[in-house]
Amino acid sequence: MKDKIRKYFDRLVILPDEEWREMEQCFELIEFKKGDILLDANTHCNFIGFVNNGIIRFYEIKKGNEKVTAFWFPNEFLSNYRSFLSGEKSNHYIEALSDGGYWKLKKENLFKLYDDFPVIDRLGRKMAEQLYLMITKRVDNLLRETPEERYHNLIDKNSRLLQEVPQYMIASYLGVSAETLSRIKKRIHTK
Amino acid sequence: MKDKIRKYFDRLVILPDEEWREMEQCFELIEFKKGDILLDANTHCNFIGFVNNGIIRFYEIKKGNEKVTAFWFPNEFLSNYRSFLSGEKSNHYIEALSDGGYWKLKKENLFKLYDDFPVIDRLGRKMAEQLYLMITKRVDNLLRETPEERYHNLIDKNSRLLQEVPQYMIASYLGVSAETLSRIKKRIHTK
DNA sequence: CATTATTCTTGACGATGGTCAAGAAATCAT
DNA sequence: ATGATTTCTTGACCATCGTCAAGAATAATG
Repeated sequence: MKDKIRKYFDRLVILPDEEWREMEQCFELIEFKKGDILLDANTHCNFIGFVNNGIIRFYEIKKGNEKVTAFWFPNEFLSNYRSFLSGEKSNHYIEALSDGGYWKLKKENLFKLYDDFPVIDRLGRKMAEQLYLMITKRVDNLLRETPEERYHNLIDKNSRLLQEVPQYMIASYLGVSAETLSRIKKRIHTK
Repeated sequence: MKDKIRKYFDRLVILPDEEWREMEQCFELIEFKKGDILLDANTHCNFIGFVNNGIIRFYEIKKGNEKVTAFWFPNEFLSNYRSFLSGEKSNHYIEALSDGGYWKLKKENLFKLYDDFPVIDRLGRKMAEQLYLMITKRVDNLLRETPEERYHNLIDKNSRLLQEVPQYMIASYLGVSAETLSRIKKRIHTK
């Protein structure tokens, strides 16, 4: 069951069996239903997780409407990593868009693992580095491409999103209004 | 001379003297003149650095004009960290906006230090985490605030920038054209 | 199947900011 | 100081996108 987590980690460091056994015990499967709030706004995020199954979104409410920052699918890292690191409260909600489950690792346990096992500390470095790379790519995407280019990128890389997530959430994720996304689609299909 | 680097590190981990002595030796002071290119575009960034003195900018050329991504001042971290981590070529230039110098630590040396000293591996984690936090703040700033709000933030936090950097570079950093920044200033001052 | 709720599309309009162009102001070099 | 270069300002115009509103299409519920 937890094999996929280990696979994720194995791409980052060589994690010996002993360390993995220690680590493995700290993961707890949390099951959720569509619509469940996995992390409330105004809360400190004290865990990281890995999606086992289901779709999850990460969003905030700004001036009355929702701004979607991320979607998460199986085998992806799940957290408000910013709140996790800084200790500040999250502005964002984490919400299940379908039934599913995720593997939860609490901050206190991870920090204990960091202290006890240098290789896990290194794993933490690698994770932070990966997340840094991911966010820089996202920034590039948002700042240097037009909404239409962003839409093309999205359907190339993640067609599942389009099938399983309401379009207005995708619009928000792309940084445009629902109406604009609708017009973008029209523009593309009449070409 | 290198004390400020250690101070920077001391805020992240407790770095014993022995480790610091090893690390210290790896830093080399690179002096530069205004206009010098410290990292060329289309190059892999194989170092991190800390500004000793001077002002530096980080920018790319997109469709013929410059997009400024960051400015760096003394005691700040200096790198194309994305290229550094991913091994990909940088799209960005690092350019000196004044005479000055920075402490350079080569990737190969840092990686050796990571392997030899767990506490430095942890320091690497902390650095990656800090940089992650910085970039998320920057993204928030760019995506969720108006250009005028961004300008206000900037003059509050970094008045030195306004005094020492041409306005068109600041405009680019704020994500607007030079003309728009000029109009923003006018709007503010006639209030 | 019928009803209700949700999501998507389309049009009209306005606000914002980009581009182009020209001139003013400031800075730099000889 | 003076001429040259760089930087900043201002106006005119245009393109893009957001908002509001109304209706169409789709999905959910009993």
